[in-house]
Amino acid sequence: MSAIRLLVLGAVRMHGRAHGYQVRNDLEYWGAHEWSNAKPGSIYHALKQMAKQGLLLAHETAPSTAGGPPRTEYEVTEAGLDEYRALLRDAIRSYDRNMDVLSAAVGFIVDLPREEAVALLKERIEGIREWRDAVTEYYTPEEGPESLGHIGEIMNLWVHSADSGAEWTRGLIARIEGGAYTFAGEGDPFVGVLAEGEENPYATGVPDPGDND
Amino acid sequence: MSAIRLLVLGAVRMHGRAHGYQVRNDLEYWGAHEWSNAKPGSIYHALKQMAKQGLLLAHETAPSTAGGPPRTEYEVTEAGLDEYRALLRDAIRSYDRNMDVLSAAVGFIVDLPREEAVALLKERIEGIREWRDAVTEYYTPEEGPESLGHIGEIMNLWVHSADSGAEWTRGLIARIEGGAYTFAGEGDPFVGVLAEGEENPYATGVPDPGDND
DNA sequence: ACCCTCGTAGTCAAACTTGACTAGCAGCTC
DNA sequence: GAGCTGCTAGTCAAGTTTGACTACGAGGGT
Repeated sequence: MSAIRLLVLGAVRMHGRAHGYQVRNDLEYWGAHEWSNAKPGSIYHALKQMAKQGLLLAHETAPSTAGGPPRTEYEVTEAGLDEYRALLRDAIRSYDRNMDVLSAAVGFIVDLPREEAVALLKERIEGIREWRDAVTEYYTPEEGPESLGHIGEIMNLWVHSADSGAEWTRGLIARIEGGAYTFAGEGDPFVGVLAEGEENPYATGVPDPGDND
Repeated sequence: MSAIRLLVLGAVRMHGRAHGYQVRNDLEYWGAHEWSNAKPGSIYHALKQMAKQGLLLAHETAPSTAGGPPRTEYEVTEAGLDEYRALLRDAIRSYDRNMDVLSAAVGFIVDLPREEAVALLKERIEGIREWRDAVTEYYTPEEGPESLGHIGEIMNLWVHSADSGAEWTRGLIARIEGGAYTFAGEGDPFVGVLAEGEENPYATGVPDPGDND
């Protein structure tokens, strides 16, 4: 599963009501185009698809107030909210070798109660441990790891990266348990969206982090 | 770019001439279905697509010798070999936040001369360093990193993972420079494909590494 | 008045991916 | 010798992703 649905649902929800271009701008503001497949086509596709599936409610709105073609505004439905929370919990809990889903989830993690966030992150660590054990066993033939030749380096890479992921997760748990950030029900939430008309401070004029996909 | 083209080209090349099912088996043998999108549909699609583009030559072959429908065998063309080498070099050299392309490339790295492998890996480290610098600067606003709130954790995750990737790369360079593995032009290469009729020792009966994508 | 550029908002075809499905043959059992 | 299972080999429709493209209007210059 890609991160696009979680990102789009989360962005629309933070606005209450948003059109595609606004979502697109938020995601750029968050740098999501750097670490996920948040491109215009994907965003508009996800909006339409989720509207068709009843996760979003589409309002055909009047022509833009700021030039350009008319735009459609979306709102998250009850079902959409359920889906959002399910995706969010799942993204935090389960170890996926692609970091985009996790990155998106970290962006929304404060939407959960602090205790739940910590619990999910601990589940994550446990999942990494299980995955690591299974992989090392799977890739350790009877004749010893040498019989794999350089292929063993692939396993080495995964295990290295799993360990690194676990370490980062432990660090995050420590910071959250230490009182960092403002979680659900703890007062004014951190606002990470661009208001109508507000300009994106990261949009341009900044050295490009070298997109070498 | 996904890893599928590199994987398929590499697998066909190792056989000299292979049909889709053979490629599919090799990729399972390598565990590629665990860490890349190497599913039947993708493999057959890639084969057809690359045949259409002249990277592979398709032979319409007689019905299978072992039951089942007739099969098409493929061979890598000159252009396909160029493409293979370009993909391989690029995958080793450039830092991509998805590990599947790199994993595939590690599987084929011994296809290059030892010196070139090391040189490409050093380029990779340099690329990681540049990417890291750009990202940390991009995500360090004037008001200090605290103004990002929990969003800063996303950057933290990337940087952590970049550092881990660099560390793994340095380790691999050290092992290669220390004489590990057999590279191009150094004698009998390591053979990592299944011959016709050979059974896949990892195919079944092994604990599944828990696919929680 | 006219043109040019820039930002806004979104569409589209082509390519790729996914997961379920089909169909043929071998060997076994009953 | 009929039916069943399991392996071989691949197809297909539905969904997703990509990157290039379109169209509209504001504002500035001339």
